[in-house]
Amino acid sequence: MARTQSTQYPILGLLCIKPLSGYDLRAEIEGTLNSFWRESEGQIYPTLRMLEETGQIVRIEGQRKQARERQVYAITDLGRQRLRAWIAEEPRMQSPRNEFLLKVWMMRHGPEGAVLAHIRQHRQQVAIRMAAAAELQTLVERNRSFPDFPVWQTLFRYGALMREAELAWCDETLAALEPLERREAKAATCTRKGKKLIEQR
Amino acid sequence: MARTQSTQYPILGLLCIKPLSGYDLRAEIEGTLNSFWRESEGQIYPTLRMLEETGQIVRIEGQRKQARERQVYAITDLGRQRLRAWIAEEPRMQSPRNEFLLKVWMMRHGPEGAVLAHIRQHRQQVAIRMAAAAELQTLVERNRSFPDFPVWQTLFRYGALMREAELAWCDETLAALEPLERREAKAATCTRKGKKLIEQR
DNA sequence: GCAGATATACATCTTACAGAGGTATACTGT
DNA sequence: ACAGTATACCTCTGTAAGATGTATATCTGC
Repeated sequence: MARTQSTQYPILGLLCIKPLSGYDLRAEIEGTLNSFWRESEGQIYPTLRMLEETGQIVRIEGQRKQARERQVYAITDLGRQRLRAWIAEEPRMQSPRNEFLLKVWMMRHGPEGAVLAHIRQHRQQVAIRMAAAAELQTLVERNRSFPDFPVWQTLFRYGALMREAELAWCDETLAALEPLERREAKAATCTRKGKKLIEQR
Repeated sequence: MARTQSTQYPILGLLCIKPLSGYDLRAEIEGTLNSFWRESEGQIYPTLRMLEETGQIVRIEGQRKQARERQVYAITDLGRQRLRAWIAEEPRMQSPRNEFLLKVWMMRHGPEGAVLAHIRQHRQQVAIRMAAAAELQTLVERNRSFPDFPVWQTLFRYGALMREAELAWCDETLAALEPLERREAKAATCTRKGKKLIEQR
């Protein structure tokens, strides 16, 4: 997903709602897009400058003369147009880099029980996120009348479905692998005296 | 996930199974880790050099004297040790950058029906991957006796659960948003003659 | 047996961007 | 008045993704 400057799109999307400063944008991305989009601190300011130079946003407050003045940006018609065009393009998928599953895949090369511990830990984190999301959802319920409300609902639902599946997998997998790893460990200790069976490959 | 050189770990993991060349590694990552790990073409060779310099792998074929000779690498004890230590560390999560959900989130700023089309397209792709995974799984079933077989099973199961959830979400969401977008479009065309209601914000 | 096409194997270069740090201003207690 | 801390904004640097380049091996038809 390099070479695409995908940072610009969440910025344009948020500026469609209302004018914001770089700092606000950072906070909004962190707060509302968090579950499916994370932005790097250092990418927002360069991107704002690029968007301003290409006329997709304008600075409506702050002259950049005195230092550290609050700079507020608003989207232009061109920006809205570009965003619209981008939305119509087919979305590209992030190339997966799932360390958790990679460690599961090579669990036999790690220390005894380490990966099972990761799975238990993962289960717990997912459960925590699940509770947090449910709480946030009840907060958002108050804005039922917002035109974007139905879309927000579907996004909550997406998170809920994924987390449910994740939890189910953790439970299944622990049930399947826990007895197995115990048995293997026993077998290994039994044979280690003789031939180091566990090192064979 | 920068600054971590995470590319080294799938390489070490694969070399635990058997010695391979850079080209082989690329093919193996593409073929077997594909569903949760993707590696960039240009990252494998620099990483191999780094691993060789730090003594985690050794070249067992190919002298790098004559050009374009096949270079085969094997893991060393140090490499195995490092991998083991890494597996024990808590896995870090990839920061999400889901263009698909981002477009869903801002669907009202895109052209009429564009995002619904993306959702239908997504549904179809997931269904295709689902069928492909099922086929691959029947192939792997033949290696029931492999020590890694139970782990492979859980990884297949992970993919299956996620894809099921994904499909369910697509169906739900299409059912929820299709009638809505149609109604809004009608309302918009009705009022556009008067006040451009759709532009209000 | 060789000319051209294609696949394989390896390498480099450019650019996006994550992470961390830095600086200036505003506020707050003493 | 002054130190300490929080806020708002901005910069720098290393890592790695992805594109692209190039050399060698293998195949194909004539």
